[in-house]
Amino acid sequence: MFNDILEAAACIIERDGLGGVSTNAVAETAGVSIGSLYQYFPNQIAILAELTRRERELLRGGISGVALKREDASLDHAVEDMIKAAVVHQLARPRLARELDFAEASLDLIPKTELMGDDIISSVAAMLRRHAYPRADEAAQDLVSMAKGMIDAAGLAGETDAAALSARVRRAALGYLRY
Amino acid sequence: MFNDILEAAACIIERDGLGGVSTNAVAETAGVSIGSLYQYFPNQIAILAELTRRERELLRGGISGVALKREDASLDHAVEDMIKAAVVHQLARPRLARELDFAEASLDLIPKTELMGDDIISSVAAMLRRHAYPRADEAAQDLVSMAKGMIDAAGLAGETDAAALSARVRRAALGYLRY
DNA sequence: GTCTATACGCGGATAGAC
DNA sequence: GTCTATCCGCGTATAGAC
Repeated sequence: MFNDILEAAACIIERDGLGGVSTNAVAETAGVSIGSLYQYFPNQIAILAELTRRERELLRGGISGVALKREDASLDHAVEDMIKAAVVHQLARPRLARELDFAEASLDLIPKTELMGDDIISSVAAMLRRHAYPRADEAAQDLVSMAKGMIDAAGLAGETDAAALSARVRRAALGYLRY
Repeated sequence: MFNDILEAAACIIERDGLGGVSTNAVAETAGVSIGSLYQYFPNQIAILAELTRRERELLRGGISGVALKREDASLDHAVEDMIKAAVVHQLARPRLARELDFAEASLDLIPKTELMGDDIISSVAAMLRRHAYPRADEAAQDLVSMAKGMIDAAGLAGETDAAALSARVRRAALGYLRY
């Protein structure tokens, strides 16, 4: 039920964007009444916040999983693996990912202490530091934002070839790090 | 008057994001009544569309101006100059740029034939082709999206040093092209 | 716990006076 | 051409029956 509501919101976002997310639409899509919806979530924002939290957790898990599995990997391989994880995740539901990113940044309704984006950047920064890369925090922000930009645009354009896209993001990322 | 309304909308977006843009708020901020507003714009969308068109025109002008002025420049220099133009433009009003980008992509309310984003990508692609760079269209999309991603994130984080940011975007772009 | 019905406010848009 | 006043629909949220 709880999950049905979240998935309904996700589907609406994929079809109509954030603007289509009304409590009525979510309830109807989820197959429950508006009254029931409010027994699971105190308000509309809470739905978006929880959805964002879950999606971000998936991405964060994939990325830090890669980082932990191969602590001995070279910097290039670590970056490559992280990019692959990000591409696969983001291409799975491109519009959803894009709209939620925007929601998080614009409607700052997710507790600031728990900012998800920072979490992922921190993982990347930690990886860079492990390889003694200078200015790790700055570089991590740049890597994440360039990758996000490229992947969002590719998803919006309808690209589906994760391998090809990963390779291109890799060129930008490794080029940035080496230059 | 026309311009007052557009500037009012821009200010509201900078302060409250797209969600704060109501016709009432725009009219009040512009110092006109709601009735007068509707003599200049047929509806709310038209305001956002025209604002987007103007902002995009500024960026497009800066970028293609650079491209035309120095047709003899090397690929690296051409890319560098375009990046500088983009960074300067986007850092001038970071949140406005970011929100309008999202509005254009999500609320597809700007005539599809006149898609502004494609226009800029085409300029970049033409420049790449002039230098015989392979897969120019794909590369142009990647360059624009990685730059947009990095600049948006930097603007959101409050960065203001255009030179430093340009240098970092340049690393990613040239790294991508050379790799 | 789930429903229906409804109160309430806000925002888009128009009418019509001046 | 600019204003005020207003209509109308939509969306949030709650009340209260079952």
